[in-house]
Amino acid sequence: MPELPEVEVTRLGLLPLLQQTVTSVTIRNGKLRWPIPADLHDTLSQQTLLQLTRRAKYILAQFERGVLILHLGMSGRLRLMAQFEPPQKHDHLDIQFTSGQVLRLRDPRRFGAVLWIDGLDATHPLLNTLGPEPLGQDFHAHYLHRQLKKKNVAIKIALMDSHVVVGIGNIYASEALFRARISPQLPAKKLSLKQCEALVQEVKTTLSDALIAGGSSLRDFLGADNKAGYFQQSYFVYGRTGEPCRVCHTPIMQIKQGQRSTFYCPVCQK
DNA sequence: CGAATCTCCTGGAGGC
DNA sequence: TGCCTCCAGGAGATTC
Repeated sequence: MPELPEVEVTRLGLLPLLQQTVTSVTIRNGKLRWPIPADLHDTLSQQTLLQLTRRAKYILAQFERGVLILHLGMSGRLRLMAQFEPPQKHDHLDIQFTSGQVLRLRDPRRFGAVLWIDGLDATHPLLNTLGPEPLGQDFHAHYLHRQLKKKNVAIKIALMDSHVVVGIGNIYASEALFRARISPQLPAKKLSLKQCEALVQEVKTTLSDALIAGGSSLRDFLGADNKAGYFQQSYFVYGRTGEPCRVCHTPIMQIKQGQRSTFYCPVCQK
C-alpha cells in the first residue's frame, strides 16, 4: 500500500526519464478509479517529459502541453524497464520513450488513476482542495492546532483528512500517534498545542525515516523483480494486534475508526 | 456546511 | 485442493 514515502521514492526512480520523448502508449486495461484517457497515445506521443513533481500522493509528470497525473491507489506500482518485456497480469499501462525505456503501471486492485490535464496553467479539481504537505514548512503545530479546533472527529480521522494535511495514510496515522503518545480516539479539538507540537514532529520523523529507508532501495527500481520503492519496515503498532507494545509490553489494541483499522497501545497513548 | 457512510477492486488468509 | 467468506485500504462520491 503506497504511502507518501513510497510515492516519493517512486517519483525519484522516474527521474531518468526527464527530457525523454514519448514514442507510444499502450493501454491494456484502462478501467482504473477513473478511465485512463483512451486517446492518451495520441496525446502523449512526441511530447517530452519536462518535470516530475509530487503533490500529496499524486505524481505529476509535466510534458510540453500538459500534465499527466499518476496515482498508485492501493496496489499500484510504477516500474522503469530498460526495454520492453512481456506484460504480466495487471500490467495495465506502458509508456514507451525514445531511449527504449518503458514506464509500466501494474495495479491489481485498480484503485489508482492516470489522468491528463491539458495545458500548463490548468489545474485539476483533485489538487485544488488539498492541505499542506506533511514534510513542508506550512505544516506546523500552530497550523495543526488551529485546524483541529474546528474538527468534530477523533484525532486519527482528522490526521487522515486531506484537507488538514495530505499524505498520511492508515499506517502512518497509527504510527505517528503512537510515537506522539496520543490516543487515536482523543477528540481532535482537545489536543493541546503541546500535543500538536509532538504530533507534527512525529509525523515528520515517521515519514522521513521511511523516506530514507526507501531511498536505499531506489537502485531496485531498475531491477527486474519489481521491488520499486517498497521497503520493509518494522512498525510500533500497525498490524501488531495482541502483540506486546515495544515500549511497555501491554498488548496492542485494534479498533475501527471510519471503517479503517486503528492500532494503538492503551497504556502509552493518552 | 460537516460528518458519516458507501464505493471501486483483487489477492491473501482463514475456515471447512 | 477447492470453495467460500472476510478483510485490507485511498480518497472521491454520496447520503444524512
